[in-house]
Amino acid sequence: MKKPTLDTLAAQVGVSRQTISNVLNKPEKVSPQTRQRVLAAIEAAGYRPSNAARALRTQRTHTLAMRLSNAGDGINGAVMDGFLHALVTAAGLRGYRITLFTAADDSAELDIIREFRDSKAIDGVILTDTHAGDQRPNAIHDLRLPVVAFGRPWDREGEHDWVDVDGAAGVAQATRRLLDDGHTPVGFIGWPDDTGVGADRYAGWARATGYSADQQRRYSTRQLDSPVAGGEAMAKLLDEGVTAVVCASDSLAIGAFGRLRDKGVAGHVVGFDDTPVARMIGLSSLRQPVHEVAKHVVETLLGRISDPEGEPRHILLPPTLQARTVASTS
Amino acid sequence: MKKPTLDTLAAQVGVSRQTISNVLNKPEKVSPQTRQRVLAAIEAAGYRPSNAARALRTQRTHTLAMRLSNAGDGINGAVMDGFLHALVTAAGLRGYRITLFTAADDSAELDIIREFRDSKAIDGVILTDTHAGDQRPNAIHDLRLPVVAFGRPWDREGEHDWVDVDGAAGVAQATRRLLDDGHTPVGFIGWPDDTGVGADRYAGWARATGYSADQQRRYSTRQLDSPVAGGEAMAKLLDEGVTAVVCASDSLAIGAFGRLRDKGVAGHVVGFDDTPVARMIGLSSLRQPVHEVAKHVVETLLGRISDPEGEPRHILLPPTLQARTVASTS
DNA sequence: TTGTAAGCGTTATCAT
DNA sequence: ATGATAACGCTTACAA
Repeated sequence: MKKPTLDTLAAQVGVSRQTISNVLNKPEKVSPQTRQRVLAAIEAAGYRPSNAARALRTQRTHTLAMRLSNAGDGINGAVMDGFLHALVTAAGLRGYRITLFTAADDSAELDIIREFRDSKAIDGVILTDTHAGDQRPNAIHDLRLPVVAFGRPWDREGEHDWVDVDGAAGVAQATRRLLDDGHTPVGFIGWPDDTGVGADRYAGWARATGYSADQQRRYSTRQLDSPVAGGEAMAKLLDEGVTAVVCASDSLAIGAFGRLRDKGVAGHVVGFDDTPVARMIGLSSLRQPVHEVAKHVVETLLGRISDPEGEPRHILLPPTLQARTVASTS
Repeated sequence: MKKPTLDTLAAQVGVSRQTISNVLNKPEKVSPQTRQRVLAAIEAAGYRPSNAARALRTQRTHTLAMRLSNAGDGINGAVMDGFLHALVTAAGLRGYRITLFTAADDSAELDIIREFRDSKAIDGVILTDTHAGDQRPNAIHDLRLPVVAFGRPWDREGEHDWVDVDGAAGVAQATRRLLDDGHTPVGFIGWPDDTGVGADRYAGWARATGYSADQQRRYSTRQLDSPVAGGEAMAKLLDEGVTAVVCASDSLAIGAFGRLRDKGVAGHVVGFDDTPVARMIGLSSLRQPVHEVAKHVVETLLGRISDPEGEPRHILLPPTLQARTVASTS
């Protein structure tokens, strides 16, 4: 009835415990016949190696840590939700587990990561919500702890690994789509953000439209991230003759969308992140390929764990446009 | 530069490694003076006990496992999102970590849990999304693995620990609130669910209104969980003279809310779960106290870990009504 | 109060 | 191809 161990199993089969360990870790070093015998015994006894013992011996925990970003304003959380699910699945496929932690700010996050490292609790770290001036990647790198970020470093070039979504490419794609559909001019509603995600998305619109500096000013606005702000922005752009816009977020897009409907204007709004809300109200939106991101994050991190000194990897993935039939005139 | 261990520290301080271990685990067994000396050395060296070694010795991992439920239809996911965050925080405060896994169905979940148990990877399990006929609690109990469920067992009485939200009480509260505000009759839009969550919420409405069986039929409907269905249900109830409704979900409520607005009727809709969408459009909703639930889940589970044979604990917490000023006529 | 010894369950190294 | 031996770093007796 008690848990079998290497020793008890070895006694039963009549081999040394080392042989059993070899069957599990280096099957080629053991003869096919005894391998069969051992495997059968393992199966019969339901034997599984002890995690703790293995970790103590190998100095590998097969565990990765990630901070659960500050809970649910929810609207953006949808992306992280999908990412987390994909991440856990991808890691699980490679025999790794994800343990979570929460932290009030970046410095608290670093404290926790340092403690994890010192107590040898994890093999690597996944970073999210990177921002300009982010100290974390370098700090963790200095701890000699493998790390990969979901998100580019927005100031200097990163000497650490990262995977990110190419917001500019996504916005450009959506913008071209609207132009091809005959909408003109195509506007943009973004954030007052000069360095990070917001600037990146704005750049995609500017590139795709090829508008002059003057046109860019007329056909775009920068707002705080809320539906109300999105609605006001849409009102302003309507005055400029803009009926089709790409937005930096679903939150803004929802407001713009509502304003269009209220005014009875036939236009088109594209949001960003393809949140549940967007799906629910039939809003077109740019979907981040969280599944792909998660796979690359895991592969990159495991690669870094097995080769701490290798060249840094940077991966940029395009979002995909979820085009929906929008009943913009109710 | 290398990681300090008990031995290296002991050598530095000039005591046996045992003394250091005692300082950490049974401080009262060591003299105040040497304790100070040791603590200073620990601080200076940045020493932390190795997780793996400690786990191997004590047979406790300080790790709890939870399945990340199948990703994001999103609308409901908001509750789980908040719960997960609160859970990780509550567990962290007690020195426990949460590791996640994903599974296609209940039986796959059990397989993974079994493997965790066999490899001594976890101390306990948190179960969510319990449903009628749920095999998991008993199965895990049979594995002699501490388990607590977020969600009642909906068929038989549970001999396992659980924490749940009292949906009936919440709906009753919201219903009384609408009645007090002068709305009459107050309707209910729920799910075709005879045994579980849906029936529970329905019961709260029936209790608070005191309607006859006939009235209950006229003033309530049961729909699949979608905004469209909610809108259709609202249309039907409007014909019966119902302008105020409580809904079993925000999803239904959003549809009902939209229908009210489209018809230009001044009424009131209350949803369930207080999702981001509800907050965004100004919809009143019943909020599950996920923070409290998480705290109780952790306390209960840790209690069960330290006392496997104790009496089963059942905790029921009321949701709170988030009343919002609804501009139901645009 | 402090030190000594044993063992938790593995895997790596070295012999056979 | 297989087996014996020695860690991995800690905690819980028990002895001094």
